[in-house]
Amino acid sequence: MASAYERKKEPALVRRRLLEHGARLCVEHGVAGLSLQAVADTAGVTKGGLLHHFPTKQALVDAIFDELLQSFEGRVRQLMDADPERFGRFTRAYINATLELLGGEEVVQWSALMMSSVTEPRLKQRWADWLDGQLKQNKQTDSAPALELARHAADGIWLAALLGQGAPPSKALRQALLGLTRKS
Amino acid sequence: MASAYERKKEPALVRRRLLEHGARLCVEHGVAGLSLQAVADTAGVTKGGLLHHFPTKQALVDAIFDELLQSFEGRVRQLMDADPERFGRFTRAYINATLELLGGEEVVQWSALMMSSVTEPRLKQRWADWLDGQLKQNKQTDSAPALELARHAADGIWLAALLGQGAPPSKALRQALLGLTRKS
DNA sequence: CCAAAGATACCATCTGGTTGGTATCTTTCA
DNA sequence: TGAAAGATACCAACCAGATGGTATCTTTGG
Repeated sequence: MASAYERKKEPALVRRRLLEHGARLCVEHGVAGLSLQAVADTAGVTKGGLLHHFPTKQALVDAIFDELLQSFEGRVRQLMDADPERFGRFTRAYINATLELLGGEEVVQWSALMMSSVTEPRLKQRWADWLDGQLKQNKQTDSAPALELARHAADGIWLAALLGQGAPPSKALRQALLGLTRKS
Repeated sequence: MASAYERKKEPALVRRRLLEHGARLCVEHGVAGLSLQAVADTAGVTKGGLLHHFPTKQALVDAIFDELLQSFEGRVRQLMDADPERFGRFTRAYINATLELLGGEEVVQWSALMMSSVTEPRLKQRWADWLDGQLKQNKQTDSAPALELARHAADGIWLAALLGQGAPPSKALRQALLGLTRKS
């Protein structure tokens, strides 16, 4: 066991729970339909407690988005480092990271945030900036039209997985996609 | 002029205005954040008037979705009829109809509804059913893996256009996409 | 003791929806 | 034809409940 001594307050853990449940509820009701009360309840804290950690609703949403973006970027970097081929390195990492998302738990969080980005200019801008920065950083290896198309296709697959509730993308599709990222 | 007699009530026109402004507001605040009051105000009707045409918020949202889906299906059919080549006919029409959307006014309506579909199971199901039906209907001509990939790419381009606010897709990208839909 | 963590109580505002009423349009029928 | 009858379109006021946020209090950890 972790400890015989039971701490009564664990702010870091509470913070994590708030972020997790907040993200989950975003999926179910959308960011606009997200209620602080609901987040607090499901996280086992009162609204006052929630507002102690995140002084406004916007602060909570921003925190959720930041965490996801950071984790995604980390995974992309990791995949890029492990890829021996230069050409299309970022695109392959992007595709794989995106498709990986579909299997894991985080997908629900991402879906909510990306969808909300359409209606929330602040989030939209943040995502656009991130992608722009990545593309600029990797423009020598990842600016070919075929690669752009491949990235779009990955996004499309991801979107389809969210809309059609079942059936993860076939391996053949994934291979075809990655095939686009190699110099012919 | 149409008539010297001025009609004082034009329910059909009011209904249209409600749908249009409703769709627009969906984009700005999301379906969950859509307020009947706001729709009524921008459409120049009271909330009571709005609720006369659409007895619940759900009815309003459903009506918006239905109209869009119907118009999209009509455009797809039109494009299919004009396409002399059998193989990939539906996919090409789907791609072209989707990319056409990006230039027009309807794109804002679509974005809101599709995004909301992620969080609203009812809309999600409706879209899934529509696409499923179309694919089943055209399975002889449009079930090749390359076509599936092409459709996903079109969706991804559409999504990117929504998230990154500017820069419509290049013609080269569009051509590359359509190239995928021809038998090699 | 004191600052951080969290609970309780509260408020102004907005929500979707109902009600009761009035103005307008359409149909019926003499 | 035309007037009564009834349906449709719309409005203004209102309701109960939920919302984000504040102010204040208690508990805990150091």
